[in-house]
Amino acid sequence: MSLRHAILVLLQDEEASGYDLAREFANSIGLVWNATHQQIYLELGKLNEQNMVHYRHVPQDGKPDKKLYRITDEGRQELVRWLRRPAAPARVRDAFMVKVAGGALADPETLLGELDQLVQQRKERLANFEAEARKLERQSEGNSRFQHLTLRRGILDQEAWLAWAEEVREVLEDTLNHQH
Amino acid sequence: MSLRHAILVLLQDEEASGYDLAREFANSIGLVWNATHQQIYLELGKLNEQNMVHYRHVPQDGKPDKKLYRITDEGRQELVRWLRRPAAPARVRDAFMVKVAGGALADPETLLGELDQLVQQRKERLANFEAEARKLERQSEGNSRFQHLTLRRGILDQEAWLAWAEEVREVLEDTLNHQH
DNA sequence: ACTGCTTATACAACGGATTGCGCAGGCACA
DNA sequence: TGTGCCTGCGCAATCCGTTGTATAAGCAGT
Repeated sequence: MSLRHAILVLLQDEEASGYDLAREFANSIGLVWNATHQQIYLELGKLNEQNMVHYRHVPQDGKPDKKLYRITDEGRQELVRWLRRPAAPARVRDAFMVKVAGGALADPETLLGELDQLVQQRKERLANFEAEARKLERQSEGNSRFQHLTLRRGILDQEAWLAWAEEVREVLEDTLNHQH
Repeated sequence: MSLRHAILVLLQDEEASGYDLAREFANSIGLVWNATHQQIYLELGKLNEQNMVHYRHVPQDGKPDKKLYRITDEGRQELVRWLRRPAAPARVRDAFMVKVAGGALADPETLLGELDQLVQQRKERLANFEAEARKLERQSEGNSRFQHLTLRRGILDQEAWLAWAEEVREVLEDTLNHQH
């Protein structure tokens, strides 16, 4: 139960709309904590009721109006309390990995195809993270060092995954050759 | 929705009780797909109703009786169908990482303490995986190559995390020194 | 003109997942 | 003797999360 805290962390530096937050969850933080916009809007509603965040209504033309949320003192206090408590253990849910574990039953061609797609995606993400990291390295204010760490995690993660993918490819291609 | 498939994958090689599965979810596969015993028992019940698995009742003395589950042909067919379909995207939920992202607010000492604990845990896990991998390398039957890949993923993942942890430590210690 | 993407918010329904509780006996340690 | 941990199974309540649907307007491409 701490989508709320992830949201509060993001609101620490900037005022943002639900939509803004959804985009951030799809990128940097998304590697480590994911949420859909419905969840985010719901949670923002609750956080607002509990006075952890406040928002101001911003009319726009051309685009729909938006609500810009900012963290309150109460929200910041809650964040600090949470930071002090030990974190919940990390959870992962990677269906492709489960597939590889059960790989003996699968046909290697299909898995190889899927592997290629995933490699492609991960490479793109890696490039994004690296670009963002370079941006951050130029400007160095306040907690940019911590944001940089977030990106470093993403980078190391993608690299590790890609290295693993090459090992998987070898095994799959080998299985393929032995079948024919 | 595929805890069911993770279970079927595990039952591919061996007959197992709910308790056995729970332990496996806590270890090797657990890195990539986690589930509590309640979930597992529930899912085993459903899988049994749908004839994807069958079980035999094994009385024990000293210990409570157990149910040893095995996969059926229907279960194997369902697994193969699932393996053909594209996998759901990987999801991660790492609270400690969120903490680091919001690190500017936290006091570095507490985070450093937590970091040490996590490093300890990860190192232990790494040692376990490496030991298991060495075991598997000696004996090489059927799908042991795929099991080996599972372990390799675990190993690469821990290594990447530990490398990242060192970067985090540097930043945290630096923040600490600038405060005093 | 039509399709699809982007910005923006939100409700409703369902199913998946966690948390809490309960039972049951054995073994180890203080 | 008490405490806590391990083996084993399971129900109930609640909460989290996903999917589907809705509205609304602009902009880009075919």
